[in-house]
Amino acid sequence: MEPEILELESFLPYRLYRLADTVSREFSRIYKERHGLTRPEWRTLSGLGQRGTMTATALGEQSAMHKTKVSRAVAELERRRWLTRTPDENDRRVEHLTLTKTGVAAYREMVPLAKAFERELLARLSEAERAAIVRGVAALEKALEEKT
Amino acid sequence: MEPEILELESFLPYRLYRLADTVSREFSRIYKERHGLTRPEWRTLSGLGQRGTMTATALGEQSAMHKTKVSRAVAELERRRWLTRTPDENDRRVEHLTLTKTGVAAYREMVPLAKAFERELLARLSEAERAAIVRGVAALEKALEEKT
DNA sequence: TTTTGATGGTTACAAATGAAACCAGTTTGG
DNA sequence: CCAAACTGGTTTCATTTGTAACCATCAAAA
Repeated sequence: MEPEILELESFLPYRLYRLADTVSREFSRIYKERHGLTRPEWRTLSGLGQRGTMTATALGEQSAMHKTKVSRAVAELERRRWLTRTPDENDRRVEHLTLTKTGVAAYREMVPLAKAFERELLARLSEAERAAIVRGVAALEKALEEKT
Repeated sequence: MEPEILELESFLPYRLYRLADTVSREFSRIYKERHGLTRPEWRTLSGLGQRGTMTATALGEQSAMHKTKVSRAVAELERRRWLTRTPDENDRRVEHLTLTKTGVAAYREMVPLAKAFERELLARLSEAERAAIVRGVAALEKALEEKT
């Protein structure tokens, strides 16, 4: 019997990673060129735009970022005056983060671009393929959550 | 009408990235703990194990790595004496890379672990879900290739 | 030829990242 | 009440990464 070989091109972890990397890299062009944002900064903007006000910890949970990434992204957005920090009344360790007018404006500008990007990506698939990717991703997400 | 909001948790680029990141991180434990390899090093090992002999450029293409990553991974595997370089006869810029006995041994040891990882991941999905993820990923890959 | 432009691969430098130490404040148990 | 353990968040340091410049060689064109 022949020695075992792994075909990298068919190996799911590799394919997933490459796919995500390609998509993410292409999408990042939008917020990079437009506003010079990094991915953690974009996610922070996006999280706050979506939810209004959040703490750093909540941001990290929502957007799957390590707390150091959050900390740095928040610091940068604060430097740009895209967000402000408000100390929590009860717990002085906590800060509530909110977008400023400028931050909201940037968010509002980004949303349609993000949606268009996703739409155009999915438009290249058939209806059945779109259903497949959505279903498959959801299933894997669920499988990974449960694993712990 | 309400201002447009983007739900990050449903945004495909984000979901893909997070999924790939989680899977890849979990899988990386295997080659990291086992041999202290980085991802580029693992991919290099995997590429050479699969194909026998390759040039650095070919490796980069097969495994979607930037040439600096390849260069560094190759240097490290060479340092460990897991691979050797053979200059090309006709083109002296080119080097052909081949795993040594030690390299092959490490590869042979990794393959079943990699396959088991993939199998166990997919085992948590139903048959239909497995088909969906495979089909969806393939469709997106194709869509992205064509885009250029 | 000689020049010009690609190509395989490495290196240098700056930016992004992760792990762990850290600080301040808060909770818990004795 | 106080020490120990924990939590939100920041900083430090080492490692990884990407970009661009670079060296050597090769191919094409003048």
